[in-house]
Amino acid sequence: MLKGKIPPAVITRLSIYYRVILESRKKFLSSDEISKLTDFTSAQVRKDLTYFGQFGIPGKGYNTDLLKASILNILGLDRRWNVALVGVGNLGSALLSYKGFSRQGFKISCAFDADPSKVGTKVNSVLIRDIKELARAVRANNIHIAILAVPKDVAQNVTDTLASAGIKAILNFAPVRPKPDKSVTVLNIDLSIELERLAYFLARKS
Amino acid sequence: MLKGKIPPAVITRLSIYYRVILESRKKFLSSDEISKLTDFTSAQVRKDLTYFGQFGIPGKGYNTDLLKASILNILGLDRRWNVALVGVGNLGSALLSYKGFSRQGFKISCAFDADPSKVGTKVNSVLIRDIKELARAVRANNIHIAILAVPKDVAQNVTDTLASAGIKAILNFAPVRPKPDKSVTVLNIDLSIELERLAYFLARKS
DNA sequence: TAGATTGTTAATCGATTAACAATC
DNA sequence: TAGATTGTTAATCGATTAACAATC
Repeated sequence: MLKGKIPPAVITRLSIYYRVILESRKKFLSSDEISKLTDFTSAQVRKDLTYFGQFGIPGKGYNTDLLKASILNILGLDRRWNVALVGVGNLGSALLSYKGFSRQGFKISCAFDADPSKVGTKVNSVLIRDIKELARAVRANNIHIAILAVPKDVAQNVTDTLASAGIKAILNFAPVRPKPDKSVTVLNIDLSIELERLAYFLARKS
Repeated sequence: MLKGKIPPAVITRLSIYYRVILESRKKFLSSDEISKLTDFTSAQVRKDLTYFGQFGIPGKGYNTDLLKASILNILGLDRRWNVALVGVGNLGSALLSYKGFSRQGFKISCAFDADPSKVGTKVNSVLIRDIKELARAVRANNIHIAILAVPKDVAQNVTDTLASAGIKAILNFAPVRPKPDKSVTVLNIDLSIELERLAYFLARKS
């Protein structure tokens, strides 16, 4: 089913295909129709899908029920993932209340902070624990993914703690790129860098 | 100074180089030292920089004061950019209070929402205006960049409004990819898609 | 069958890496 | 000068696109 190396961008596109298929509510979609809905080329749609199998019917297109189920399975979204939030500041609190996550099998079930005045309180009905409890709570609650929203000077430290607690996937919002143990996947979302990219585009234009 | 087409990833790396140079506090850094600080190769560091000019001294390395000033200039960060936030929900409020932005010449000076109960209140001392005022306020306040944190079903609409108000750069957090007028640059930050990428990595590992 | 669209191979395009002459 | 490191060219690697035979 799985052929050779898969370009990382393919995975992002699969998520996008899934969304537009879901919204279209049609029984069949051709690669050309998916292309129009996403602005990727139809060749790319077909190529991306064939990395994982043959889901289409020549002359007809793709059965969207099959395709939806297949993409969910490929992305590992046919199960629940427990998520911990580390760092309950402004951004962390917003992420804790963010509705978009729960939609696709993600559940933020634990939150941690170092500030004693926050520990013991609840945000969006999630109890905030002391960060010292992290390793124990990660194991006890079967946490798979950590969202890191801590100040930049402690990001590396917390990353190491998460790794030694057995976490294999981290979504990092701190404006540093922690160097993880090689068994750990870190995705960095750096808000300032994105704004800087926009500034670059603007500066070039004018 | 500017040679041919520049791969988009170069711009992101420039932001990262800037940060590590700033933190190192050294007078000179070689491409090899920058490589060690960032985990990019030294060849890539040199190549990225020569897209924009010659900043180094053979046998010696890069004068960090010159390099910092040059990168700021390349990225267009040697000036101030006015930013508007559209959509003051959980995420929007957090972005409005986010300290990281102001550091690099970005200032969120306007915020908009459609909810009458929010209009007229302040978050982080920024007045929340009615979204109907958008076009006028964007012009009056010389806004360059919009951060979009609205529900997905209005994202396209607001994007169009922003475009017709003259905005050329949008950082979009809504979980759809608005199709912008071609004069407008949109960068999409999609939190659910990032979590889905992590789920994919985890599913492959186990 | 005729028409449409897939799956896949080959061609193209673009970005990264290696190597080294030029230079401080 | 000898040693170090840049800037740049050429080689490699990887991802996207085009084209079309296979197939429903």
